[in-house]
Amino acid sequence: MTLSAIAKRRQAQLEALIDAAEARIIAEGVASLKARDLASDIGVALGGLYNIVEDMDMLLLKVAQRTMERLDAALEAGAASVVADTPRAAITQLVAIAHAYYDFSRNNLRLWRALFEMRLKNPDLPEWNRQAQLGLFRHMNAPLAHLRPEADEAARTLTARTLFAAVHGVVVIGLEERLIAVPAAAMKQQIEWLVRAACEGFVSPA
Amino acid sequence: MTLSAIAKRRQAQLEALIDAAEARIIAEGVASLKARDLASDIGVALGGLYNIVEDMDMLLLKVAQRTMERLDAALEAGAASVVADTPRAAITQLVAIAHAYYDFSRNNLRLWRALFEMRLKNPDLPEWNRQAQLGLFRHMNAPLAHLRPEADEAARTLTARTLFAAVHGVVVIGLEERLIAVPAAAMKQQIEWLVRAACEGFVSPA
DNA sequence: GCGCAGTAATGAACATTGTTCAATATTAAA
DNA sequence: TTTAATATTGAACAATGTTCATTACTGCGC
Repeated sequence: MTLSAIAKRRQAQLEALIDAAEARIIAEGVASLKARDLASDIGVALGGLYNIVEDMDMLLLKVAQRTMERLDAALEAGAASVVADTPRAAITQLVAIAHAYYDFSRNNLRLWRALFEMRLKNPDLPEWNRQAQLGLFRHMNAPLAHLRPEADEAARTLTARTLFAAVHGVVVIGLEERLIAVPAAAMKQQIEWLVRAACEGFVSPA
Repeated sequence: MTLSAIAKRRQAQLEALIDAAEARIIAEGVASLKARDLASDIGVALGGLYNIVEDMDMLLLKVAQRTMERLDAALEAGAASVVADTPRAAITQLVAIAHAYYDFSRNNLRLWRALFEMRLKNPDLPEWNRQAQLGLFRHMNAPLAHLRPEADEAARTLTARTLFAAVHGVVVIGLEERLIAVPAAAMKQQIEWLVRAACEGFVSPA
């Protein structure tokens, strides 16, 4: 077997492992991921897992990376659904992004939750994970630049973070069915209200 | 020993146990709470823990209850620091409540995090815990009633939830030092901007 | 083809934890 | 003081991530 064939095999094993982990998270939530289950899922002995990933935390991080890539694409699509040629349209675009975030979370509930429920032994996230997280804010740059052309880069970044965080909070609490389940339509209304209200002050009076 | 003396002893043990758990959470975070450590902290055999609480989850819930009581008091104090006799003052009061939430979270970081990082085996929260969580929203009722006297109870409750959730999200992301640490002053500014912007639309134009 | 060096896979063993429960100790009442 | 009820103990168990000595395999030089 050539060297690259070995590497390919490893890659295939890794992908099978991530697939299996995703499937189990979707089916039962991240808390019930078991090393032994995964090993049996992909037809490998228990110890073999540690030839594919260094430990369970790394596997969770790889699953998270995939989820964030899909989330990123969803936010991109949300942004692309609106042409932001005026300040008001920029706000509508921000609403679309926020709605895309909510929809993604609702439709990928367990994978999305896994992003936050990971309790890693080592609290320092690898750089690629940090970058993926920070990258999620970038979709708001363009509309915010329309809305606040006078603000510098740092101010816009901070605004983007705060707006994203606010929407995130509403989504988190809204999908926390342990308290009160709010219907999706009401959630979307609330999100739209929040984003519009937050941005209203940026648009110069007509 | 009389019956009430026995009950008192149990109560004292329970309080010592909760104290010990709090201290360990403050010192090392909720993830490193160990049954054996706690048993030794309060001078009881390992198995003795299960005469005091039914399991670790229940202990965590009791710690959470205490934390929520203190948070509730902090929000109350924040609200009381402003007299809301006008709509504008009502907004200022909401800002004070939001700032109180941020300050509490920052000053009780690990206990506050423990509220969300608890991963209970049984996902159904006991009723007293649900009530404590829902009760946190009540501080916003009075100022929101000032701002939206026309809205009915349900609408106000939903607004309160959304506003609280938005602030919560900003605080969560802001205190997540795994990404970028935002200075406290900037955080407070962002929170104030968010709350004021969200409420601006409610106050009738002068 | 054949044997060999190096690599990969295996699964038994280990470490850590929460939880249980039979055995022991304690205590209040008679 | 005896006794029955209760409380406490800690050894044992179960679940789970991780390690590592052993085994199996695989490509390469002869």
